[in-house]
Amino acid sequence: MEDAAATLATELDGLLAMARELEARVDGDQGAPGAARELCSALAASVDRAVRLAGRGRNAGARAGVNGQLRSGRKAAAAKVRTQVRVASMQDLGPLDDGMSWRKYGQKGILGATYPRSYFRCTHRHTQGCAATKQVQRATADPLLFDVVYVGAHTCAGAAVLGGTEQQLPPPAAFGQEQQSPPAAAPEGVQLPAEPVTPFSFPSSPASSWCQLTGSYGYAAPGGGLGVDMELEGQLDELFLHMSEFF
DNA sequence: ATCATTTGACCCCG
DNA sequence: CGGGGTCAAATGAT
Repeated sequence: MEDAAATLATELDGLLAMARELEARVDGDQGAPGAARELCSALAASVDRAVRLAGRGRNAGARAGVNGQLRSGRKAAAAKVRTQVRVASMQDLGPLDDGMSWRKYGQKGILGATYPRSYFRCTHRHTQGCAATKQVQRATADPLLFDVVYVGAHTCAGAAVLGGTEQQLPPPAAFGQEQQSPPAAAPEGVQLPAEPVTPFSFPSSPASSWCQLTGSYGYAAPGGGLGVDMELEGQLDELFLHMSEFF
């Protein structure tokens, strides 16, 4: 049990470090979009692992909400990590990849949403039993804002390097310019329907791309109708707080 | 030929 | 009953 705790601590430590770095980069210098994105991806992966690890032990995950909502029982299953990724232009869409291959297995239109939601699974699900899934959807009122939701944990090789003593980021992460190079290609295949949104011609202030971890109260659904279904994020936030307090 | 994406149908849960 | 998620067959790309 202590081993798990130690691993968790390591993960969270690295996570915190990355978060700090990311924040510093985004807040201070916007001249490193790729690095920021990479960091964001790594952060997401780490969060995934951390949450899963925490979920195993009924010490960090089992907690009541601030409102006293006890839902730790047997509801704990797959960790959901919601990540919002904003891209500058849909033509310069970078590869959203946390280090693993995704295979699209479905796409459905969501009520109230203008854009369909895409469902992805790990390519090695039948090969290595990787139960990781991912959902990508564009924001209703923002075609350049991608809402990515990671569900589950990776079991396939190359996804995570759980050492326990040595904390290192997965090198197989090929960032920068992968995924072929067909002009105008969505990160994961989320295409936008007939949307007359193509006025991209910013002078010389390409905000590039920047990631943002949605803690819990960072994004309010505009226009009303956006289903904000995030139960675990509260626990995640609390986890963060506890960790910060603990360390 | 093999593999990934596409697209509609099916199923499950609220 | 409906929305959301997954499956599975067909189709396209490599």
